[in-house]
Amino acid sequence: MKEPKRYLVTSALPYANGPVHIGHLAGVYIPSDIYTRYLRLRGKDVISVCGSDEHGVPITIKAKQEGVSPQDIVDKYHAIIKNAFKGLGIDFDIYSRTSSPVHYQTASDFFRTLYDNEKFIEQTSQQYFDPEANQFLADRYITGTCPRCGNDRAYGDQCEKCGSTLNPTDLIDPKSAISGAVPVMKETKHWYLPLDQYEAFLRQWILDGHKEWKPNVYGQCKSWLDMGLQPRAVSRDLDWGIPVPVDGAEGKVLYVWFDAPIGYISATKELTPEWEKYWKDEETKMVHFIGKDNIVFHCIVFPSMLRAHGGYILPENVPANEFLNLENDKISTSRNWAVWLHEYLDEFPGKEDVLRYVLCANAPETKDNDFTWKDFQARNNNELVAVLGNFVNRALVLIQKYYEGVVPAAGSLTDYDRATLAEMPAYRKALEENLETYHFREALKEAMNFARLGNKYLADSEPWKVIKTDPERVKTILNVAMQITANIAIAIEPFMPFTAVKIRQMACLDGLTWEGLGAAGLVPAGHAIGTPELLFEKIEDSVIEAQLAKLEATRQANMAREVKAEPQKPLVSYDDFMKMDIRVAKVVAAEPVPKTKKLLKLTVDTGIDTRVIVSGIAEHYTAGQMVGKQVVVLVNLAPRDLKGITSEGMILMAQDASGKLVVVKPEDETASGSVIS
RNA sequence: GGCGGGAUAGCUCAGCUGGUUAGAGCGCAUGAUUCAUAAUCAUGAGGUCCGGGGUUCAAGUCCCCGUCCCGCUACCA
Repeated sequence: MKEPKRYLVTSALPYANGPVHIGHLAGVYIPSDIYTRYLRLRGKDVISVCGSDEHGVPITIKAKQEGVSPQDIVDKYHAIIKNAFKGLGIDFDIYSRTSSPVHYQTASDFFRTLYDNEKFIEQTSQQYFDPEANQFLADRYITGTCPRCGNDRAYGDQCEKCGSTLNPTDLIDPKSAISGAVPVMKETKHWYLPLDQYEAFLRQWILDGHKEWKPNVYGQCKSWLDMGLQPRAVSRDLDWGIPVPVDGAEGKVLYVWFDAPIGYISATKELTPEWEKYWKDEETKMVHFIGKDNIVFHCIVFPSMLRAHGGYILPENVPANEFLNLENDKISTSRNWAVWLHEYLDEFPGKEDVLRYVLCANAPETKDNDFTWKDFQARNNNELVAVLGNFVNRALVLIQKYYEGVVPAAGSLTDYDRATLAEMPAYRKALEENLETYHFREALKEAMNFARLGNKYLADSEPWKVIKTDPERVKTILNVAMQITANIAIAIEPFMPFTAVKIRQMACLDGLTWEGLGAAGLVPAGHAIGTPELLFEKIEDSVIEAQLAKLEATRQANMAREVKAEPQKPLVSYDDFMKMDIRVAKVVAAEPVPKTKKLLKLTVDTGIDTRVIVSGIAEHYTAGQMVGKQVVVLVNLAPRDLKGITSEGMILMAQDASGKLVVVKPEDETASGSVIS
């Protein structure tokens, strides 16, 4: 793309069922903010849009759990998220939300256009329906007993205890989470976007046209395209969301992944009446900042939607980051294993830039990275305090001390002065190149080089010594030091806007622009600076220990929760129990089921017969370990086909909280067929 | 099981289409310095570039076979 006329930067819409944590920041919002601020500083026409993603089933479930309405949930988290972003200086031009009226209208119109132009296919299918509540049930709205681990609070899409992915029809004894009624199967109609029809276009656009995309993004797209695309449903039976704008679609809403990316468009509409030039003019460069979990939506699905609609531009790049871990463990909202932005802002007032710095310096640009509090402390103390804060402080203090705060005029420059100043344009070039190619870690390092240069210059020039022998020379030295300081204020602005402002205020520097970066004459002789203050302060061990203790408390709480045994299930009668025919059996043969990770095909002698049982234990036992072992089998369980093999019965296993499976077997070898009661 | 990404100094990472003694920041050691938040500056020690084969005059870089980590996907009674 030749020099674009304008830029449109989007940042993944945070899902409004929880606050934002450092993983979101490092992956998406800090990079997008740095990029946007940089473009603004270059005087580009750029807008940055974001907003809360407020629809979808998890929000309705959370609302149910807390006994409030979905609107209450999204109002709560929208406010927290929006404030937290503002607190960290994540400077969107608009932070909207998908429950806004403009978005309803935009998403409806978008759907309607595709519908009218016959871009969808309609399909009917059988789905669970709650006769009492009179509505279809999303997968998450059906609870029942997990067929695998026996957890009686499994959801229709997943058992959270054993991690199994389920279909609603898999659940034993399914119940509606809304009314508790037993759901019935009923026919329902949905609309699908036939992604397969866009495969050729996507191949050409991405695989041929965007080889410059990051390896993780490009590779993931190629993987999907090579697997072959399937039609995807764009509607759901749910009462929370944007109604499908078609006659006879009562009780149906747009599927959340369909309406969420349209949120970028709606936000732009809310921001400016000129929104169309950002979305429909080929000379606009659109960039999506996202995490790696969103690659397929932003590179495959959303572009297909835009293409189906017609008239819209496509993203020029999608610089997705990997994930950030916290203290060697995966960040998890449900396990409360996170550093929450709103809490950080409370606990570390005035240290917004420290977090911005650390998360950028340690951003997961090429692979998953780890955030540790020790690293946070080290980067603050050894880099921000020692290098950046220290240089600015010593330069300003010296000017204050020797010249009462008035920048002295430079005399004739020595070769060394010139060589030092000549470094700066090269730093600028490297900084810009890295920013424009989304290498923010590297770019930050370049920005810090200005401060390193300053420290070296002062150490080599030794004004505190020279002042005794050649006071005239010191004027030149401190003039040069002041020029470097002004350059720092410009260079760090995209990364650390608060600090940049502090330097400007402290040194009374107005009118610095990016165009001046690298130049030597930014501050005229005679300019009066203010009183130097420290930009950063050291972070003591005790502060870090407190944060680690907080995490340790979370870990303990999580463990206590896991160790706690499941509550007892409802009572059953003796007759119920006697319906189950449980026998001792012996494994006579075992082999892994091809093309599966968890399945073993076991041939067992039940005493009654020799039969085949397929069991999901391959991650815990090898085939060899199972042969000859006595096991306990529920023999009158209805048969079921697994991977084309009919499984007749279930091997009883014990499972601990971590999901580890252990075979249950008789204490002493017993005859096969022995009845257990 | 299929696919994608990653593996380079103690830590976090650069290393473009293969080409002189593999680099940076932090940490560490030694020395210098004292304007500065014991901050700074210089020098140095640290690397079978995950393992094993191969192509080549030449491989961290290309090919093949493995191992480990992350993700997507299938499967999960």
